[in-house]
Amino acid sequence: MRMTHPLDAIFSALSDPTRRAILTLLLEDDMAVTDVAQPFAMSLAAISKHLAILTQAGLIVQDKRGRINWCKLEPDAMRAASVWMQSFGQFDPVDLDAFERFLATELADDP
Amino acid sequence: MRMTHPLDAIFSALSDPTRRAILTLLLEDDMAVTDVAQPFAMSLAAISKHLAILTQAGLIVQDKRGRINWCKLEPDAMRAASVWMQSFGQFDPVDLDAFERFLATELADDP
DNA sequence: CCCATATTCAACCATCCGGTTGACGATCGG
DNA sequence: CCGATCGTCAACCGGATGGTTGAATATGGG
Repeated sequence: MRMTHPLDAIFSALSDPTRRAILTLLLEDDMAVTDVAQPFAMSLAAISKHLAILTQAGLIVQDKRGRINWCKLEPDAMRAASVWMQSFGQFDPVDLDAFERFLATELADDP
Repeated sequence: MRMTHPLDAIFSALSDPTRRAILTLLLEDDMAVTDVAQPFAMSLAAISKHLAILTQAGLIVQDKRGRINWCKLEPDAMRAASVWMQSFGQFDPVDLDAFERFLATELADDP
C-alpha cells in the first residue's frame, strides 16, 4: 500500500463527499459503523471501506469494543492539512534550496 | 466529467504530491508551463495535465499569452477548503435538519 | 518563409477507486 | 447452545487517474 506522504492520504480522504459527510456526522458523537452507515444509500461494506480510508488517513480512530466498532473523530490529521494550507502563501519568495528539500520529502517514494 | 462539489475537486487536486509541489513552485512567481515542468522527472504532457487539474479545481489560473501559457496561483479555492476545515469542530452538536441540508448539497448528483 | 519553441491532443496502458454481492468470523442475548 | 447482529473480507466490475509516447497546432524569431 503505497501512500507516501501523510498529506496524500488526508487530502485524498477528504476529496470524497461521502467521507466528508461521515466526518460531519462524527462531529455529533462517536458512532458505531452501522449507525454511521444508516443515513447513506449504500451498502454497509462500502461505508466500512470509507471508514477504513478515514482511519488510514488518521482522520478518525476506530475502537473495537466487543462486536461494535466505535468511530471517533481525530482532529489532528485535519489540523495537519489545515496547517499546510494556512501556511501557504505566508512565506517569502521561495529559497530554492528549501524547495529542493521540500521536493525530497514531498516526492519521496521507492527506496 | 462529473465533479459535483467544488471541494471534491479541490481536495482531490491537493491529494497529489506533484500538484502540491507545483503550487509551492508557483508561490515564488507566475511561470510558464515548460518552466513549471523543469524540476520534475516526468513528461511535459503529464505536467500539462496536472496544471489542467489544478485549473479546473480553481487553484490556479492559466493565462495564454502568445505561445506561452502563464500559470498563476489563485488562492481563493484553497481558502474555500481551508474554511471548510477551519470551521470543522467549531459548531454546536449537529442539528439533524441542518445535516439533511448538508447531505443534500454534499451528495447532490444525478437528477 | 522556415525552423524552433511551447503546449496541447489522442491513444494507450496499468493501477486505483468506489461501489456491489455473498460468505465469513465474532460476539451478544435469551 | 443458537440465532441474530455487527462488521470485515474477497472477488468482481466499470470508470477515473497518472503516466507514457507521438503527432498536431500555434506562435515567435531570424
